[in-house]
Amino acid sequence: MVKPDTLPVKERMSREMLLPLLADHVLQHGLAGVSLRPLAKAAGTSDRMLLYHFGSKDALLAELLKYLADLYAQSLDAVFPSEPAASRKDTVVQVVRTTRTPPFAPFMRLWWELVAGASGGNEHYRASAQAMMDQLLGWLEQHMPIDDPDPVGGARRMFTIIEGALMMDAVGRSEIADAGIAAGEL
Amino acid sequence: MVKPDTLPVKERMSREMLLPLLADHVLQHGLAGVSLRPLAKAAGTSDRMLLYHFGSKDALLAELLKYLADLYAQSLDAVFPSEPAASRKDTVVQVVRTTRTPPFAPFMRLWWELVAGASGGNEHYRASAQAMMDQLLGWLEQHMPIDDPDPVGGARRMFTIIEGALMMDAVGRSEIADAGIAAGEL
DNA sequence: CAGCTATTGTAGCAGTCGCTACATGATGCT
DNA sequence: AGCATCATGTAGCGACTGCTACAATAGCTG
Repeated sequence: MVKPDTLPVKERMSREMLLPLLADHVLQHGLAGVSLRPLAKAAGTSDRMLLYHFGSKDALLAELLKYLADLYAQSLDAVFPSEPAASRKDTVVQVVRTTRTPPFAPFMRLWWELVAGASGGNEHYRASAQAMMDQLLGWLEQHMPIDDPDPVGGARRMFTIIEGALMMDAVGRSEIADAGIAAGEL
Repeated sequence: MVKPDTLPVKERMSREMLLPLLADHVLQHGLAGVSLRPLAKAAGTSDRMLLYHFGSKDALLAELLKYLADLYAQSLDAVFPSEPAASRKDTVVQVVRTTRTPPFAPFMRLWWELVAGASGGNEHYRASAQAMMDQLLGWLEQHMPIDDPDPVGGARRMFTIIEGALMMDAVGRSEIADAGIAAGEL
């Protein structure tokens, strides 16, 4: 349909043009019950063509998860500020507050679907979840307070607390995490 | 259609006899893609009868989730010791270590499916997840070190860290949580 | 025993699933 | 121009989904 160009491999072009549309659909409708026909419709094509381009639903999902992990990595620096924070607690509070805003809701839903899939043994889900996790942990390490006595361990401490807080947001018990963060230093 | 009752109602009996078998199947095979016919087979009956007893798949799942939350509550005291721990960190390490053992794996998988479902807006999932959460938090509060300066806030702090650690277990990054817990006091 | 209601089996409906066979159009190379 | 490869549409397969219509049984009450 859309004329690519004369140079690089048409097949790959098509995949790369489809992935953002597929990712949009997955972010809006979730990953759990996704099926080819609605997915194709959202991308303006047919299930027939999705299988033609990706080979199988499994392969499509694997590629899509990689794409989503990359997408997440790219958006991290755009969303979070670049200067180091004043304290561990300030950083944690800021990250949690940002992640709670509505634009993040689809990403968080996807995140927990990845965790559930990983917990159930799905390797693609696990790999994608690990990629996203490492991304955020890396960001934390690079934005620790400059005078922090243990930046590596501290980042991991903060990361653990952040993930716990996000889980409680997911089930509607944010106040438990807020109290936990507020209770003493980190 | 279904007669209200006249006596101790056979209908209820049947449901209560089915629920443990259904719960077993869900713990073994996950909650995400569960369907009536395999579920019925695991319980030694037919999809026809599951719908007869529960009315609809949705109603069955709602009841099953309640049952699972109760099951979890009952097993908590059996699994964890009853005497207060020496320190916050000791308790956290002990809970995390216990929850990492293989017998807990099916429950953890179910747990993350509940979180994912809750994050996606499923009220039944959210309610069941909250019930389980409150159970563990209650246990923590009752088993704080006797000299703890802030038992309520401390329990929430510990709970947040525990849940973060369990998430990292799910995606195969336990060492991050371990380092986070080890880095300083809680 | 008759009659009623609770329970259960059989069969099937309409829909969706991932996937494929086949044919056709489009494109590019020689 | 002729041919070959790529791209795409149509149609459908067999399996599975939740659910239901219908009929037969089982067990109790009168």
